[in-house]
Amino acid sequence: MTDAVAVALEQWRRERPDLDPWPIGVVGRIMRISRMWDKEIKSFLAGHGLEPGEFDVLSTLRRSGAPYELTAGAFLRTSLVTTGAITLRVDRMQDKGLVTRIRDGDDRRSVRIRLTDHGLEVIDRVLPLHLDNEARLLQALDPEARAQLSAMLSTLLESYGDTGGQ
Amino acid sequence: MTDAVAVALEQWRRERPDLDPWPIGVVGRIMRISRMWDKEIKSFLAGHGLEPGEFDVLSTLRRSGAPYELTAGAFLRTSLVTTGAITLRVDRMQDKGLVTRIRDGDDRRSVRIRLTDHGLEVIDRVLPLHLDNEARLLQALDPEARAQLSAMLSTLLESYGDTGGQ
DNA sequence: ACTGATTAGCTTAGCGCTAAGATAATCAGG
DNA sequence: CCTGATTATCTTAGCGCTAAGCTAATCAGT
Repeated sequence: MTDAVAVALEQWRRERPDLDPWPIGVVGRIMRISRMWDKEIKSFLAGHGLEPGEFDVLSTLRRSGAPYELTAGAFLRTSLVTTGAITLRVDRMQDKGLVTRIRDGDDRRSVRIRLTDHGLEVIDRVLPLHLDNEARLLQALDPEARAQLSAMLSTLLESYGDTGGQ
Repeated sequence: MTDAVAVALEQWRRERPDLDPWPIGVVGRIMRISRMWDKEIKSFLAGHGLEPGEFDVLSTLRRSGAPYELTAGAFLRTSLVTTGAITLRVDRMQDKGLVTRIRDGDDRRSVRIRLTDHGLEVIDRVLPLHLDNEARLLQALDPEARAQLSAMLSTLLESYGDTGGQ
C-alpha cells in the first residue's frame, strides 16, 4: 500500500522532473499525521469536556508539580501560542472551575494560574486515558522504531533550539 | 541539549511515576514540530501573497497534470479539511485570479476548479523556493536519517489507511 | 527621585476553519 | 416514470487563534 504523500511525490516527479520533491516526503507526512492526530485527540478530549488547548494548560500545570501553579508567561514559553490565546484559555477554564487566577503580591503585573482541586482531579483522571489513546495511534510501530523516531524528532527540535523557554 | 518534550517527559516521570509517558515522546514531538513548521511555512508563503490552504490547492491542481483541473470533491478526498473550507478557499482564490470555477456539463452538481494561467505561473515559481525552504528545515538530518524517518511516517499513515481517497 | 525602556498580561477586530443544515442534481428500485 | 436516497456543493453561526495595540507595573541609568 502507498500513503497519500507517496502518491503526491510520484505526481510531482512526473509533472516537474526538474525538481527533487524529497522534502515533502518528510514535511508532508509529518503535517498530515499531525492534522489527523489533532482530530483524534480533539474528539477524544471532547468526550471529557475539554478542548485541546485546555488540556494543554492542565497538563503543563500538573507536571510542574505542587502547588500546580505557573505564571501566564511560563505558559507562553512552553506553548507555541500567543499571549491572547493564553488569556482566552484561562478565561474559559476559570469559568469551568478548572483553574484560578491569582495576582502576584510581589510583582503585581504577574498573574499566577493555579489548578483547582477539580482541575487536578480532571487531569489525573484523563491523562492515563489520553496516554492509552496516543499509544493506540502508534500501534503500527514496534518499540525499536518508536525509539528511533523519537530520537530523530528530537534532533530536529534541538536544531531549532527548542528548549521550551530557557 | 534537551528539547522541550524531553523536559516534559522528565517532569511526568517525577510527578506520575505510576504512568509511562512514552507516547508523548513521539506524539508530542510530531505535533510540536508541525506547529513550528506551520508558522515557518505560513510566513514563507505570505511573502508570496499566499495562504497555506491556497498553496495546497495550487499544488494539488498543478501536480494532477494538464489541464490542471479537479472537482471540489477531489480536493476533499486529499485534503483533511471540510467542504466548507474548500468552498471558502476557492472563493478567495477566484477573487485573486488563481483559479476559476466551471460547472460540469454532464453532472451539473459538480464544479471543476481549474488553474488559471496566473495560478500556474505562481505555483511554478513558488514551488522550487518552497522545497528549498522545507529542505532548510530538515538540515539537521542526514540523507539516511531522512529516508528512515520518511519510511516510519509512511508506516503510520498506511496503518490509518491514508491513501488520499481511493 | 525622575524618565524612558521594558515586562506582564489583557483586549479586540479579523481570519480560516468546522459543524450542521440547506439546495439542487442525479441515481436506483419498483 | 415516480419517489426516496444519495451525491456534490454552498451557506452560515460560532470557535479558537493571531496580530496589533493597550494598560499598568517594574527596572535601569542618571
